[in-house]
Amino acid sequence: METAPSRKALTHERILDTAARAIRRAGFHGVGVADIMKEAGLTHGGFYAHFASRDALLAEALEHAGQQSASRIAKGNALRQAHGASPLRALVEGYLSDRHLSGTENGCAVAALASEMPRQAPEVRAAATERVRNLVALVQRSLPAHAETGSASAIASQLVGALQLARALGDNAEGRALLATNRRALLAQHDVPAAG
Amino acid sequence: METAPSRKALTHERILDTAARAIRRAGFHGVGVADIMKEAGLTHGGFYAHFASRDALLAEALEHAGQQSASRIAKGNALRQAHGASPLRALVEGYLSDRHLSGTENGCAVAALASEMPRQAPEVRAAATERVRNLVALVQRSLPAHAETGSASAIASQLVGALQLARALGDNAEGRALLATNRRALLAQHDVPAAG
DNA sequence: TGTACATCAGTGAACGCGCGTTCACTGATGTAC
DNA sequence: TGTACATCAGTGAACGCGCGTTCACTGATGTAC
Repeated sequence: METAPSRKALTHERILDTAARAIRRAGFHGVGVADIMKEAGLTHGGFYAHFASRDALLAEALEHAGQQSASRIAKGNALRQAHGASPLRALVEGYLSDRHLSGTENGCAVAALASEMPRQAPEVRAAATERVRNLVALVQRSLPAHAETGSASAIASQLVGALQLARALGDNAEGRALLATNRRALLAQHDVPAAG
Repeated sequence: METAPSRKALTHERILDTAARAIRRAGFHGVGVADIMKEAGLTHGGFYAHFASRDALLAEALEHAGQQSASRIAKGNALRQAHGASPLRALVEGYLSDRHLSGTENGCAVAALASEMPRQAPEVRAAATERVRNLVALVQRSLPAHAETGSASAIASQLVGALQLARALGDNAEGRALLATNRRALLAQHDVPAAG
């Protein structure tokens, strides 16, 4: 029997949701416990009834962010494929879109946090490793069955790198141009041209 | 007339050198003013005789790190080309080497810091943008003159992304495998096969 | 259905600590004569 | 060459502040009878 979520479970989820967005927006170091609790509409004192420590929250929030973003990507892919794009084209055009360039807060957690990942506490690192594996697996599922072994991790690397370089250049013409170049390169290399 | 560097200028350089390594190792947020001064053999009080603020140091240190790493890359490239590698092969094999995987502290500043760059103060952001441009230009110089426009930023994206994903996976078999896959993919796509 | 009590989620003040920054001082370096 | 003084790089104590964490308490929810 499915029991209704308790009041506490709902609050827990709300904190996680807030934190998952906050870490992508501001980085692991960029937000404090009090910030997140306030943004979730609570006072900071109650935090430790929900999480053992700040790091425990970061680990849970990272996983949550990854799931959020994966389902967002899946939704975008479905829409693009309904308009005739191949699975890979749908992924590339969604991931390297101008929307994703500016939407760090709701976007891919790996792209938002990659260079900070190796410096986190063990529990956060473990969650990070898992996020990277999941991203590669997601790319793998967009490839045709006959694709070369390893294509998925090469493509995932380029996707993540391109988004990060574009964001470092800025949400402007220069950043968008780098994204567009990467879209073209990836599609020319791996995708069958769209039917004319 | 070239004047000898003053005592103060030498100290300034030593602080910068220390900071350039520290930010790559620990991230922009990962080291404090006192840490860096101590590592440079000084007390923290003297810091503000050298830099207007912590952010001013970060900006200068980022530029310094980029130059350090660029000259390191150039040296490695020269060595590999002396052994018969093409410029691009030399770059790819050096950048995506196991050595670079574990040597964050002395490696590419963009790979070490990319996802933190968009969140920095304006003066640091400006230095970061410049670092990305320089990296793309460095890749460009490794490509044959007839290379397609935009190849450089696509390759730079993959290099940076691959190194970051590998580091997130860890300095272990899994991380090294991702690097190896990316080396193979890049060389298969852009390089003439090595003469048998 | 109504009352009495136990449980428990969330509050808000307080803690110790480390950070970036300031500043009065010291001791070494270098210049003037 | 030697002495007297000015300059200046670096010292170390102190500051205000925000952080992660703790805890005694409150008020709402839910259970027992």
